[in-house]
Amino acid sequence: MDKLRILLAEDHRILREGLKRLIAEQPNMEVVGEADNGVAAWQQAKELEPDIVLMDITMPRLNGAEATEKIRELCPQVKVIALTGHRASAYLNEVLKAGASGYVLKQAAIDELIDAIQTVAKGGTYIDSSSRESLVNSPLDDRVYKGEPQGKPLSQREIQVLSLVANGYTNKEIANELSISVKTVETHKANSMQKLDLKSRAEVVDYARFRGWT
Amino acid sequence: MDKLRILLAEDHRILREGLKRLIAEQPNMEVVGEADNGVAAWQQAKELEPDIVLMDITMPRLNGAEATEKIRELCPQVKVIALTGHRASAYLNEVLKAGASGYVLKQAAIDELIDAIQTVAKGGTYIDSSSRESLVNSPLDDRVYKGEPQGKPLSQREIQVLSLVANGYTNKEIANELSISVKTVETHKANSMQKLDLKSRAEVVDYARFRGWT
DNA sequence: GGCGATATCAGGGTTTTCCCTTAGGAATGT
DNA sequence: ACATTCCTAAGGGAAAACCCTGATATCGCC
Repeated sequence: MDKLRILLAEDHRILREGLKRLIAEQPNMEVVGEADNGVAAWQQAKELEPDIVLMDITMPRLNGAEATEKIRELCPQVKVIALTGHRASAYLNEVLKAGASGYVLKQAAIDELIDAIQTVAKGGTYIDSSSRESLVNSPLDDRVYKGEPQGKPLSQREIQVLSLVANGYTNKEIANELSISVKTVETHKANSMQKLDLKSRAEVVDYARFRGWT
Repeated sequence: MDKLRILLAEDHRILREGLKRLIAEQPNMEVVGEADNGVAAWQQAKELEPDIVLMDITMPRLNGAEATEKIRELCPQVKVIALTGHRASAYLNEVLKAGASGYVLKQAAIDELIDAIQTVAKGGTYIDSSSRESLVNSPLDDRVYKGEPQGKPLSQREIQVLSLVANGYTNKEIANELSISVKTVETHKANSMQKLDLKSRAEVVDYARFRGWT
């Protein structure tokens, strides 16, 4: 029986080494490569063609979503599982759109991670339970709180931008992060603020806290 | 020969489990307890009286610095090593002031962590090399060379201003709020950011969360 | 096909922030 | 008395954000 071949993309070496031990304990899994930045991640993926890439979302050089997209493009048979410490992350949609097959929190139990790997290896999709929750509760879902007169729902992109604004990122930083122009960031920011009737950056921060984006 | 008894305080379960494996590989170390938040950390420390606490500085309920302070107060013989992914020396000063004996980055190699544990267990202090660098390179701190405490505490006014900045208020709003000029706000903001080695608004937000200002 | 929503980007003018330096008065410490 | 720190404030130029309008392409949908 062949072992599942796994590539670790994670810039924190200590966590990476720990993951290696954890995966080594599984009878049907092995770590075949490691990368400590986004560029190395897709290069390794191309070279090694692993079954699964365990990808930290926040990494130097190229973020997890971009690296995922690149990997899906270069070698579609390689599945990507995103790993993050942020609960209800605004990046969930981004990584799913980028082609990730799994989304696991660092707070999760090992079994959940192992589960995710098994599920994805079989061709399935694994989304962390608390993040699933956050997807359902997102303004995307127009059946939530239908009694309330609150305005139009935010688009995914708007949520991303607004959440980054709330976390103190400048327009320029957001533009780089999402690989779009500053002008587009301004538009998304203005539109989402108008939709939510938020009049200042402080109100954005407040709203973000309320929504659990922090 | 007795093994070094280690308590893991880390909210990311996956990293915690990984650390457990890594430490188990060392012949003279063992993990005697775990905590996934700051309050549990000092409670466990008090109950188990480990030799070393490996403490993530970003944790729920009570941050790493506060938990460290509490532990040092309750059981002074227990040494604390801070573990973090942040390079900013603001955190370093904070945890050292709180009584930590070590500071290790998650980006570091395992050997460095093991080194840190050994060194601290022998009564020494271990500071991550790149963080040491950042302290030495700080133009403010000529005291580092003299071995004096390097913490540049913020003044009350600076804390006020920086906290408002972190909460999304503009300079103008802060000026109105505190009945001072925008120029004064700019000065306080710049001075406090320099003291803490914070380079962007996002880092300010991050630090504010770390300090519980949010 | 047309409609609406989304996502992207631009121009142009105004306001604000950022970054640098300088500086005075008050309180505190040696 | 002198040094240091704190709070206050300002000038000036560069950069960025803010605010308006308008534009194009895509996609799902009736």
